[in-house]
Amino acid sequence: MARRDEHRPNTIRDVAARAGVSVSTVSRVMAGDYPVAQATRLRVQRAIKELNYVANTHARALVAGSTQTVAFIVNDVRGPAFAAAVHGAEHEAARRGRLCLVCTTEGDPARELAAIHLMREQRASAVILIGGAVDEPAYHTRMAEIARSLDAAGSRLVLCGRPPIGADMPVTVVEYDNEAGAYAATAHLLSRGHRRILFLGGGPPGFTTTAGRLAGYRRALEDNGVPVDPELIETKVQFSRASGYEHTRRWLSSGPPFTAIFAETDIVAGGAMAAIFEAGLSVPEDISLVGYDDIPLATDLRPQLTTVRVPYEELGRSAVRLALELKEGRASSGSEQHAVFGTHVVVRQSVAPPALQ
Amino acid sequence: MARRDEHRPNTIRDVAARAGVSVSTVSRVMAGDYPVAQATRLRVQRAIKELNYVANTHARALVAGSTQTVAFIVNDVRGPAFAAAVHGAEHEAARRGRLCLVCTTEGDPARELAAIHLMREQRASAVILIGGAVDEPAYHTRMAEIARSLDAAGSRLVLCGRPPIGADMPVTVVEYDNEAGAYAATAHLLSRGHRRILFLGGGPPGFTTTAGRLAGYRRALEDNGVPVDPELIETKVQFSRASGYEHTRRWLSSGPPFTAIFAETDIVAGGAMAAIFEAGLSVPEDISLVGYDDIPLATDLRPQLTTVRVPYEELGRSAVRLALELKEGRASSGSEQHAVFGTHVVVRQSVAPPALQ
DNA sequence: ACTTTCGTAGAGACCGTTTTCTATCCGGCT
DNA sequence: AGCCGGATAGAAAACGGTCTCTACGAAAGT
Repeated sequence: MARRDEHRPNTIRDVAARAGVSVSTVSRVMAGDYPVAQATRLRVQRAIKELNYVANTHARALVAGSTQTVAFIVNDVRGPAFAAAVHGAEHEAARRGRLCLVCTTEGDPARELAAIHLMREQRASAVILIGGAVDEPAYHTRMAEIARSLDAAGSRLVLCGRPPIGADMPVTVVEYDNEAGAYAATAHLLSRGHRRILFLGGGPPGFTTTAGRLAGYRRALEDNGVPVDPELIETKVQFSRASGYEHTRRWLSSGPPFTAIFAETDIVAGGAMAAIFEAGLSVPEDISLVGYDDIPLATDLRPQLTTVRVPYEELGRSAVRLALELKEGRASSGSEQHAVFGTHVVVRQSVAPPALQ
Repeated sequence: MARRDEHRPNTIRDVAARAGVSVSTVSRVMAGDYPVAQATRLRVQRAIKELNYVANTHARALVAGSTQTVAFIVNDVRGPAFAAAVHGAEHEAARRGRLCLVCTTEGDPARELAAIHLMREQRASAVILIGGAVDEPAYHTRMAEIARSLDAAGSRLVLCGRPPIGADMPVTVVEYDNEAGAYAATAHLLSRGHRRILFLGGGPPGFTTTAGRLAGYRRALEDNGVPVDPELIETKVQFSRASGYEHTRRWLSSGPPFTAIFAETDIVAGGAMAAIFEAGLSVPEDISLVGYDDIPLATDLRPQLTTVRVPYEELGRSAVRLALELKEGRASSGSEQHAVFGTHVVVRQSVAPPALQ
C-alpha cells in the first residue's frame, strides 16, 4: 500500500528540510554560483551526503531545455571501425562532461529513422550518425528534413563517415576521403605491377561507402591507363568474413584470372586471405591483397595486411567536438560545418609484385 | 533578441492550440488509452504531424519517476568481447523499447564510480557493469552501497561478467563460468600431452577475471598430477596484442622451456602467435596455444585459435532481460538474482601434441 | 540618524508532461 | 419530466528541479 513511498528517491526538498533551509538554497549550494554562507553550505552538504542525494537529471533538463547528452546512431557496435569511432566520440563527450546514448540500427533505414525520432525526444545536444548510408533519391530530402527538425528541437545533426546532404543545411559533416584512399590502395597495387585487380565489395545497393571506394578503384585504373574490366568487379559481398571467404573461393575456382584483390573492408580481406590459403596459394606471392579501414585485425593477419588507414577515432572525436563547439559558441547554426580527414595506405606485408605467369 | 523563440521546440500546448483542444486531450491522443472522439483525434493527429511534434522525454520521465533507459558501464567499447555483450544488451533493450546509455571507464575505478553517479541521476531502469573488477577489500562494501543506493533510486544494479557481492543484495549477477573455462582449456592441453604450460595473464592486481582463469589453470594441473610451476606463471601481461607479443618474445628468448601457452585472452594469444612465428617457430608444431573469449579474431588467426567460448552476447542480453523482468514483475527486488552461463573449449587448429624433445 | 549597499535567504513562477478530478452533453430509463 | 450514466473534454495539481524577484538584517556612507 505505502509501497510506493519506500522507493521514492530523495528530492531536493528532503535535503532542504533536513538542512533546515529552503530548496533555493540547496539548489544554490549544488550549483555553486551564488553566495551562500559557509555555515549554511556545510549544513546543506552534510544533508546531501547523509541522504545520498542525487539531483534528478530530467527535472534539470526540463528547465534547461536541453540535455548534456550526445547520441550516436550506429550500425553495429561490434564493427571494429564503428567501435573506434564510438570510442573517440565517447571519449571527447566524457571530457566535456556529456553522456552518451547509443542506438544500433543493424543497417535498417527504418530503424535509423526510429532511432532519430527517439533521440529527438531526448533533446540530445547532438545526434551523430556513424557509417555509410544508402544513397537513394529520397535520402537527401529525408536527411534534410531530419536536419531541420533536429535543429528546431535544439539538436545538431552530425553525419560521420557519410556524405553531405547539400550546403546551407544545419548539419555537421565529418568525413574521410573515402575515394582517395581507394585510389591510393589501387595505385599501390598498380605500382607493384598488378593489372588484373579484383574488387571485392558490396553492401546494400547504392551504399555510399562502396560507391566511393569503387570510384577510387576505377579512377586509379583509368589514370594509369589500365582498362576497367567489369568482370573483375564483384559488388555482392556482404561486410563479413564469411562473405569475403565465400566469394573469394568462388572467384578462385571459377572466375577470370587476377593477381591481386582490393577488398572493400579489412574484414572481407580476412575472409579472402583464408580462402586463398585454403586454395593452396599464398599471399602475397601468388595473390596480393589490400584491405580498407586499418582495424586491429590487419596486423593480426599473417602476412600483415596492407590497408588504408581511416582515422575513425579522430572522426568520432571531431564529430562531437564540432557539434558541441557550435552549440557553445555563437549560434551560427544555420550553416553547414564540414571536415574531411585524409586517408593513406599503410604498407605491410600483403602486397608483392605479381608472379610471372 | 527574439532569438530564443526561434529554437523553441513545439510543445504539447502548441499542438493543443493548433488543434483547438486542451493539452489533456493531446496527451490522451498520444497515449491512446482514453476515449477520444474520432474527429478530435484526427484533428490532433494532424496538428502533431504539421508541427512535427515530439514529446519531451524529460517531462515524461519527471512525472513517471523513471526512464525507459538502460545504462551500460564498460571498460572499452573497442574490446570485441565487451562489444559483443553491449550488442546483446542493446538488442534486448531495443526489443523492449528501451534506450541505451553507454559510458566507458578505461578500467579506472574512479571513473566507474563517477559513471554510476551519473547514471543514478538519470534514473535509468538498470545500470549494467560489464567486465571484471579489481577485487580489493573495499570492493564488496563499495558495491553493496552502490547497489542499495541504486535500488533506492529505483534502478537495478547488474553485474555482468563479474562476481557476486554477497547474497540478499538488490543486485542481478550474470556471470559465465570463468574458472571452468580455464580448467577445460588447460585440461585440453594436458590431454594432448603438454606438461609445461605457460600462463600468460595480467591486468591490474587482484583483477577477478585473471584470478578466475589462473585458478582454473592451477586446478587442472593439480587434478592431473602435474605440479604447478610458479616459474611458468606470468601475470604482468596487459590485455593487448602488443603486451602479449612482448612477453612471449621475452619468454622464448630467456625463459624456462615450455611447450604450450595458455593466454588469458584471445588478443594476447594473437600477440603471442606473432612472437612465436617471428622466433622461427610454428604453431602448433613447436608450441601449442590456447586463448580465451572466442572473439572473431580467433578464426582469423592462422592457424585458427583454439579458445574458450564465452557467450558474451547472451550475457548482455540476459543482463537486461533479468533486470527488466524484475522491474515489470512483482517487486521482489530486495533479493539477489543470479545466472551463470557455461563456457567450453572450441577446438580449432592451434593445439597439437608437443614435439619430442 | 537615515539612507544605501551588500550579503544572504526564501517565495514562487516556470519547464512540459501525465493524471486526477470535474464538467458538460446526450440518449435512455423509470 | 426528471434522473442517471456513458462518452468526451477541460482545469488544475503534481513531478523535481532552476532562477528571478523580493525580503531582511547589518555594515557602511553621508
